[in-house]
Amino acid sequence: MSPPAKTSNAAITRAARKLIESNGVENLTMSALATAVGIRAPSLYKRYSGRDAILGAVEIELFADLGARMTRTLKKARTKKLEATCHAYRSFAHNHPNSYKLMFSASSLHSEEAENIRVRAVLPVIEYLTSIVGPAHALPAARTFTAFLHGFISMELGGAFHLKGDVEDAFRYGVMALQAGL
Amino acid sequence: MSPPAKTSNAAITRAARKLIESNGVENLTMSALATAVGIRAPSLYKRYSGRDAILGAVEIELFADLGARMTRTLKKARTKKLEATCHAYRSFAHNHPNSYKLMFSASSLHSEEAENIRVRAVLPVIEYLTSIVGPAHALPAARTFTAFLHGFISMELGGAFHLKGDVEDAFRYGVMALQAGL
DNA sequence: ACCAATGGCTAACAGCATTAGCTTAAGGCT
DNA sequence: AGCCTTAAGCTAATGCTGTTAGCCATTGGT
Repeated sequence: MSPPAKTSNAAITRAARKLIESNGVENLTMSALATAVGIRAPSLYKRYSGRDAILGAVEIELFADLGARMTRTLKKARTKKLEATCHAYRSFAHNHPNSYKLMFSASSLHSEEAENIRVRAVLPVIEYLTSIVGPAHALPAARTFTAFLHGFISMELGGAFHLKGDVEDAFRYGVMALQAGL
Repeated sequence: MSPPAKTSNAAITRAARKLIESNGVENLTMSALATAVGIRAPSLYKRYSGRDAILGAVEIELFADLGARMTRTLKKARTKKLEATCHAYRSFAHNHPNSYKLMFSASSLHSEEAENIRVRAVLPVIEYLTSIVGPAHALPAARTFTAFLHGFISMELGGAFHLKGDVEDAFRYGVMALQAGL
């Protein structure tokens, strides 16, 4: 039906993730991405409707990865499950800071698929919290937890913690305080 | 020394804030901003070195406003000072959602002035927390609090709370839990 | 042997921030 | 008064975006 493809959707998102991670989302140009997969910029539009669609696809992959990682950690840890999950979340962000920024940037599309993936990422945590604070408070508790996590990390990555003092300590302190407060 | 100025730095940041609030940062163009103050785009460069510089100036104004508001609330409230401050923070974000996004966007410059303003905005909270958790824990406690606040609100504004359930409730729950945990 | 369709290409466009270089008008100085 | 420096505006042009239009080659099915 057609000449042999030089690239693929998967290769494109893979290259996009790499470029985003090294240069930041704002520096991901269609031209650079195309070159990275061995084609020219306009050919990208044969596979994705535009730059936003590519970022959306990357976002979905990232949320899936994060969700898998948290679920795995939550299951694996025998004790201090919540703490372990918090640290897994944070280390994910530290390992892919630029990707993490993308995941929570304003341009976050609201496709149904993205929504589902997001929900699926938090579901295990809600489930676990249910066993601790009960079903009535599980949702607000999860929100409090993820809010703290996201807030802490986004400020950390944004360099908002330039005040003296140990950031690691502050994180542990925050996790403890939250846990105690539930 | 020169012909009468058609505009001023203050008028520019004022117009920028208005445009950002109604259209979002990403839609603030030099051309639109120039038109809003009655000049042409290139003339903006006589006053600011570029778009980023303008955003930086706006950011500084915003942090100053937020800081003033929090300080005022903290002083005014007779009881439940911390809760009142949390709600003041959140209502600021709700009143200026697009501006709020700018304040914590990745492009946040790290000028010395911006840094100072940021610190000044949180200082009263740290001071107050010192009187509660003691000087040793005041900084991590403040970080935990601001992390929660920022995380909650940025997720809320980003539409990450599409799961059923009352968001107001979750916020109150979070504030309570944090307070209890300190 | 043909033919439809796919996936690539070049050329072109529109919108953006920014730069170069010119013009105008106030205000100080002789 | 007359000049001349200088700030603040302007138009025109540049270079970089994302995106669209339209063309061409290759393939797999008939």
